[in-house]
Order: sequence, then structure tokens, then C-alpha cells
Amino acid sequence: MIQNAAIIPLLKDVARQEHQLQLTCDSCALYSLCLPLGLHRNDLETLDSIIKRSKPLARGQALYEMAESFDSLYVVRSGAFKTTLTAADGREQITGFYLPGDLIGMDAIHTGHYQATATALSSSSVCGLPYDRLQDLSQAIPALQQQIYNRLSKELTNDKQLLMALGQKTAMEKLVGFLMSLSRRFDERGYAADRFQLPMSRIDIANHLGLAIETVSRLLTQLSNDGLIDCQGKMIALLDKPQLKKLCS
Amino acid sequence: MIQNAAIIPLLKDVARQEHQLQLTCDSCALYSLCLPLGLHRNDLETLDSIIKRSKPLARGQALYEMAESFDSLYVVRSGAFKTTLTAADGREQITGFYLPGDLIGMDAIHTGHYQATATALSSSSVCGLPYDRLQDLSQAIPALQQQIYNRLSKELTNDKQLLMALGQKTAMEKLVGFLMSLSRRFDERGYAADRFQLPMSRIDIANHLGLAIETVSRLLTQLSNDGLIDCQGKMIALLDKPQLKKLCS
DNA sequence: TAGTGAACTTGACCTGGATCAAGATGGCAT
DNA sequence: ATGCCATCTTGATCCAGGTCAAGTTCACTA
Repeated sequence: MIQNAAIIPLLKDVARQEHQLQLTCDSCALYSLCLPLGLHRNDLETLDSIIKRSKPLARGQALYEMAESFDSLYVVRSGAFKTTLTAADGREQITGFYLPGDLIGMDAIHTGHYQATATALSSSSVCGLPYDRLQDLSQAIPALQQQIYNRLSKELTNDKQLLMALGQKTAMEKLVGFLMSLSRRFDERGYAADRFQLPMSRIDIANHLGLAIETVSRLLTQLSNDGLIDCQGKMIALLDKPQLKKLCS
Repeated sequence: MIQNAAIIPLLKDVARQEHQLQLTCDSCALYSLCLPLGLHRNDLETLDSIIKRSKPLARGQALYEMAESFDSLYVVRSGAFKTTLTAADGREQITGFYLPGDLIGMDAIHTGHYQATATALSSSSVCGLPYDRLQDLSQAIPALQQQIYNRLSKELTNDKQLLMALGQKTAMEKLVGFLMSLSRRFDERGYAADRFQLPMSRIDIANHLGLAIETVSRLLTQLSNDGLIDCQGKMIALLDKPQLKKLCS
């Protein structure tokens, strides 16, 4: 076995990633995307003290279920999640996809019960923020209160944009708009924006956009044939963004 | 002219309604629906001091326009509003209808610009809450902070319910669901829940639900013929709520 | 009280995208 | 490696709801 002092820091990094329970916000790669953004050092440590870093969730595993009693908001740490609303008759609507740095569960605040089911799309991990403690803390830390208002407001804007898509747009506009918005979100996180792995299935995309899965499949094929994207299973490359931009008008 | 001491209090009431600038939260009929709910007397007076009570807006008049710089949230005091999102190509989506007690403009918080245009559906009045002062105040008053979190969260839930409707439901389910939700909201406000005036046009309903106006018109006729509603222009009576409930499943 | 334009209704027809059907592909457990 | 089940693709057909057209009713203004 190699015994080289030079690689020990590296190994420590790996160990930290594998045992995320020990990580702190100020050592987190997501800091600039995450809730604590803009907090002073002392405040950050206080916030840090209430965060519960969870074990990873496996693909398909639920972070919480709809109607379950609400206690925490969650920040996605790695992987991705979807939130699904289930109607009385069993029909489901995926109301959002969440990437690292995104905050999940905000729609539960006003009722004390989660309003949707949050499911991991791949093996994922989260930071849990017990809401009662977060509330107290945001009362004491103005920058944190502001961050929470901003996050809630941002999610409102997202949802209203999606309402516009579902209410007014054609299938192609919905799909291309969705791809472009995913691309922008990857970009914000410093991932490649023009070539990435779709974190969700065609089934999930179709449901989210109010389309049939066959329609999504056909449109992806068509975009490929037109040379606007390159699409191999879940790997997708956006080849002609200006043209794609036009398609979602 | 009548000079009768007995009617003077009544006349004063009328004068107050016509000059709403003098009204205070604790004399407001909407108190139990509105933001200050649960505030202690002192806190209520503090909040009261930052509220700007506006002159009435006429039907069709904009409270604020999309992209305009954000400074205040508004509580509907009387009348009703719609918020409209306009896409680059001019297509519009009505993202919400707002009744007395509802809070408008929350989606603007995170950007500093209003994300939609808010338009009065009839002559209406609002209370303006300058956001910077509201932020400071909610930092000092826990119950107010909590109220704001709740309001933001509630609007999220509303939007997600609407996403479910637009994504998964048939035209009839959308329309009946819409009528039932309006009825519930009137009920919450102490108005008649089974017989009321629709505050918005068929055009607005159709747009909001992602339908054609002809479809809305036809479905209302059908519901009338089936004896489930009685519909004379904007006046609508819900005659068979159990059956209607089934129709929106 | 008549005139006007917007809102609404109703009918006829059409189409975008759903549904149905039948493979092809891929990821994973054994 | 192999078998299996979920996911995905592609084609054929269908239909809910959109579009077009032609009035009718309503709310306002003059």
C-alpha cells in the first residue's frame, strides 16, 4: 500500500465527502448558492449548529412524504430531487426538480404538513434545517431572514413561469424551455451548461410539463434530427442555443 | 336637508369608507384574514404606522406593471385583482386572482422588480406595505415574520395546486375546481359561498385555466343544463356542491 | 334611448397532442 | 453472461379542446 505524505490531505478530503456529517457550511462548495450566502462568520457558525447533515438517500427513496408532519426544510447537497403532488384520484403532478443548493419543502411552512412527496432522482444527500430553529435564528439574523424571503419569492417566480408554460405554450416550447432552464441552472452551479446528464426520466419530464411521454420522446428525436441537440439516453448536448432560444420564444 | 343626530354615526362610517386613508388595522373588517393577524396591540400600531392606504383604483387600472421597480407589497382592501405575466412574444398568463385580505407582489421580493402586472378587476383599494420597512418590522416582531413566511408558503401551495390542474386535469375539472376554490375563498371571507358574482370575465377565467373562452362558455352552459349551477352573466349559484365536488375529483 | 364595442354564446370544423400498440434498448440483479 | 423489467422509441389512430364564424347580449357613453 502506498504510504505517501503528499496525498494525505487529498485522502482527508475524500473522507470528508464520504462522512458529510462532519462538514461545515464554510467548507462547502455550495456556499455561494446556498442559504447562508452573505452571512457573517459568527452567524454562519450559529446556522451551522442547527443543520442536520443526513446520510445519502438512494435513487427513488423519499426524503419526506406528502401529508407527513413538517419539521424541516432541506437544502440539496448532492444529487437531485423531484417533488410530486398527488390528487385524490391518484393522478400525480411533478411540481419541481431540485438541484444542489436548492431549498425543498417551503410550501409546507403554512400548514405544518408537507404538501408534496420529495423523491431522490439519484443517490443524493441533503442538509436538514429544523424549521422552528431556523425561524428563531432568522429572527436574530437579518441576512438570514432576507435570504429566506428571497428563496420563497424565487420559488414563487419559478412556479408562475411554469404556469405560463403549462397554460400557453406548445409541447415543443415547453420542452425546449425546460431544457434551457435546466442548462441555466447547471451553469449557475458551475457545471457544464451545454452538455449534461438529464437527472430525471422522460416520464418525469413529460409529467412535469403536462405532456405524454411519447410526445417528449418524439420531440427530442425531432430536435436531434434538426441538429439542435445531441441526445444519447440521458446525456444531452445543446448544439444550437440561439436556435433553441427561438423555439421557446 | 335632514338634521338628525341619530344618523350622524352612520354618516361618519360612510365618510370613513370613502376616505380610507384614516382607517386603522384594528378597525378593519379584514383583520382576521390579513397580515396583522395575531399581532399584539403595540405591534399592530407599529405596523399600522407604515401602511399606506391608497385611493381606489378603477376597473382595468394597474396597481403596478411588470418589470417596474419593486417597493411595496399590497393587501387587497376591497374589490379584486388579477396578476398577469407577459411572455417575450406577447402571450399572457393570468397567474392569480386576489380577493380582499390577499397579499400581492410577493414574487417580486427576490429581484427588486415586479414579475407581473397587477390589474384591478373592479373598483378596488389596497393597503401598501413598503417592503424595506416591512422587512425591518418583521425582524423586530416574530409574529409578523411568521405571518410573512406563512403567506409566501400559502401562495406556493396555491400555485402548485394550479400546476396540478393545468398539467393533469380536463377542461371540466379545471373549471369546476376553479369555481369551488372561489367559493371556498368567498366563504373564508364571510361572503356567500353558494351564490356570488364572478369578479372576472370569461376571458380571464379561460386564460387562467389554459382554456379557450369558447370552452369555458360551453362548459358553463352544460353545467347549467345539468342543473349543477345557475349562471346569469357574472352571477353564479352553485346548486349541487356534492356533485360539483365529484366533477373536480 | 340609441349607438357602440366588448363580452359572451353557439355551431361547424380542424388539429395538436393523447392514446394504443408493438418493438428496441438499457440497467441491474443473479 | 443472461434474463428481466423499466424506460424509451416509433408508428397508427383518435379525440378533447382549439379555431373560425356568426350572431346575441350587455355595459357604457352620449
